[in-house]
Amino acid sequence: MKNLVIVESPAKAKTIEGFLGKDFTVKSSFGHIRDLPSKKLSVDVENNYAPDYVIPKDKESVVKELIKLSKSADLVWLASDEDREGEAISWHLKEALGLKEEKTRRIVFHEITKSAILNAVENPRTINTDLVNAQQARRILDRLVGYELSPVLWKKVKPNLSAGRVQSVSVRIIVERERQIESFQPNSAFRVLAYFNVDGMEVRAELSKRFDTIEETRAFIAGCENASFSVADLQKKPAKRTPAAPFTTSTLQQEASRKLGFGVTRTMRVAQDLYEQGSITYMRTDSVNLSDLALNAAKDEIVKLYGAEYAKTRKYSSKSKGAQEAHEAIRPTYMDKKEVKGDAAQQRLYDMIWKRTIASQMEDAKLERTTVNVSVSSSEIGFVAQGEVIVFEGFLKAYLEGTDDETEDTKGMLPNMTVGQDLDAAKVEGIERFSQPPARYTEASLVKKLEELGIGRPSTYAPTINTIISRNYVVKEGKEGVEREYGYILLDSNGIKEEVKTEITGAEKVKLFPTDIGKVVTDFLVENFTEILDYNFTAQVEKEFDEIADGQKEWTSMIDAFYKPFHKTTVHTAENAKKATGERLLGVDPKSGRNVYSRLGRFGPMVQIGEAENEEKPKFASIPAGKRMEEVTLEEALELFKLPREVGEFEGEKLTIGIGKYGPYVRHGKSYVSIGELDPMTITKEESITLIEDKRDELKKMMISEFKDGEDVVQVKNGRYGPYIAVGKKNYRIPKETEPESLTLADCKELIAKAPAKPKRGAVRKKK
DNA sequence: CAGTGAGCGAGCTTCCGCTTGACTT
Repeated sequence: MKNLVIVESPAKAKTIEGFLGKDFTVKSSFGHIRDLPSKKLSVDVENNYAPDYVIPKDKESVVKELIKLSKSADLVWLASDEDREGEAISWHLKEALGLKEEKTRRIVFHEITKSAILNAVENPRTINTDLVNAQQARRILDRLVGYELSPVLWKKVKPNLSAGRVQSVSVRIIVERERQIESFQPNSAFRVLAYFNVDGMEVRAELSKRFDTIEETRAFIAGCENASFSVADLQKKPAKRTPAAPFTTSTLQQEASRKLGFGVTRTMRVAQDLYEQGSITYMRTDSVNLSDLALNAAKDEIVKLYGAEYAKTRKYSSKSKGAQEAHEAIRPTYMDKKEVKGDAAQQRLYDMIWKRTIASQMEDAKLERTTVNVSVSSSEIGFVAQGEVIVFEGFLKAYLEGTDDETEDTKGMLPNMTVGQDLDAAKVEGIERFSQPPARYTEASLVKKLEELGIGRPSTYAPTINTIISRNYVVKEGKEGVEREYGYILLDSNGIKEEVKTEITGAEKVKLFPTDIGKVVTDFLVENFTEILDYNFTAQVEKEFDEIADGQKEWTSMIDAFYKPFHKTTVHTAENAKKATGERLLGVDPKSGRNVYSRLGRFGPMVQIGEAENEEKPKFASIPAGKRMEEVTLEEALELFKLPREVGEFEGEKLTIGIGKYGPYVRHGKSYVSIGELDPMTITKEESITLIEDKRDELKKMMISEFKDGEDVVQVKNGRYGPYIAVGKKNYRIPKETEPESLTLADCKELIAKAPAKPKRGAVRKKK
């Protein structure tokens, strides 16, 4: 073998091999091949922050193979991405494979096209050490922050918690938004709308002023009863709309959320499938750039489908200077391929990517906006009607970007009108409208916010959200709204009618809410580690990483300047800060006269009667999930101390309701059943029995067949991962092609005998 | 699987960013 080329992704390796001919073997490193081990800090803070890199277990076989191949190659071409991380991957490869300088070439390309690859091979360079050092600084700063902050939380808040440059700011964003919503005081004002009949069309016009009070509104509408309306002014103005840029990871996640209802993890999973089948370009990118090849292909497609007047070649560039443009935007590999095979999710996502890319290369839409001012004889204030007509569709023929704003008015066409024309009002209505609190974040809108702040990377947006959810800092849930009254006045041919109507407000689809733990941790970190929780912290350190990459700054001195004061703060905080519990005094227990508190304990949110310092031991009770620690009242707290409570008997055994480690439960003899959404305070005997019977049914459904084998019981069961065989505490898999219902005892025993003797997962990890 | 919350102390937890499968029984 003459040449070994190493890229990051296996799908990319396959494509490139086709371009390079038989003298080249193309392999993939599967991303980073070395990292700091997770067990220890592995940064020598006494010795210029020397990192201790290791090859993780799951990369050992990759590295072994690459070493073997590189030994038999004349030249090794390191072709990882042209950004900070990519440069570091090349450097780690060179070190781990023991590559000699003279047989190593570093090449980069931004597009997976034959000419780009061949051009790269013609222009090799050496590894850029400054860029590598910028990556090391990034890696080590993140390790120092994460591994020194988290233990402070274990000590001051609760074990198993985590903190980091990206996740902690993400949680802060959610917490602060929730507090804005909690403290929001809505204002109300009265909108007045008039509906006119013009040539059989209804024209809706809004009064140019909103009234603060219902009295003013009432007076105005009363005046309209015998008034005449006429067109005072009419203006037409041309307007245009421009298509959105092609997709990046962030905008793809946002649009898939708005238009397809996908969560960010699902979007990335489906995009990965499309990438692996060769349908789209790489899905983790922050670039909006399209290759010349793609621009031309899009143009051809647009001319063919819509005509030449619809095509307009546009070059997009990223706003941020620091954008690491290692890839193209996300686009179809072949612009003339309008559909893909695959499941519905793949087809819908691909369709969206295709339309977005095509639209980005199309002409502006041309519109005509009409504004009509309507005067009222009874008032100085007039109405305004607005209409919008599309004169030339342009890119709208293919695609329109979605919007996060749910309240946007759609403007339609207006009939022809002339200045001075008298109008006939069918009705006039005054409606009380309330100002809206800021919107809670969805997964996708949080990604948008993080990207604006420059926090996180395309490859980490989805994992970051999963982290803050799995740490229980944030929950994804919906919320029911509450009824609210609003004033309403109607004037029509029957005269004036006034009423109080109701509407639902505050209802939410699935959104991100902070938990009590998320709030307590955020408050603690903001107070004690203000710098790191600052929204601009990442931007600040990114600037310094850029200076390291440009050779203007030495990486260890940058880390040192950060670490010295940071470390001092962690030590000081660990020694001096009070435990953060979010403690709140709820009132006094009327029975004992002792104080009642709500706070965060070692096992989560709880209520407490009495203080630990007193002679009499305090009493504790858990707050069930779904009830906010910050909202618990004295009455609710006292109720919680009534658990566990008996609700009756069933089959001769007591039914007891309690809250345990895994939430509220019904206990029946030795068996426990979770009570889920039901309220443990009010659940009845009948409901408890239903829960127990349901659980029995479910267990029955799980059981496919059962055999006696001497002492042992062999069961074929349906589990989370499909059917399996259970004997005692051990489980065995069933081959996919086997019908589990058809298994006999002999079949089961054969499968059990054939099962590979596997060491336990934990044991493997410990060996290292 | 279902009784904890103080403090003692064993040993454990933890970061971000680059990539995919392996595989849960």
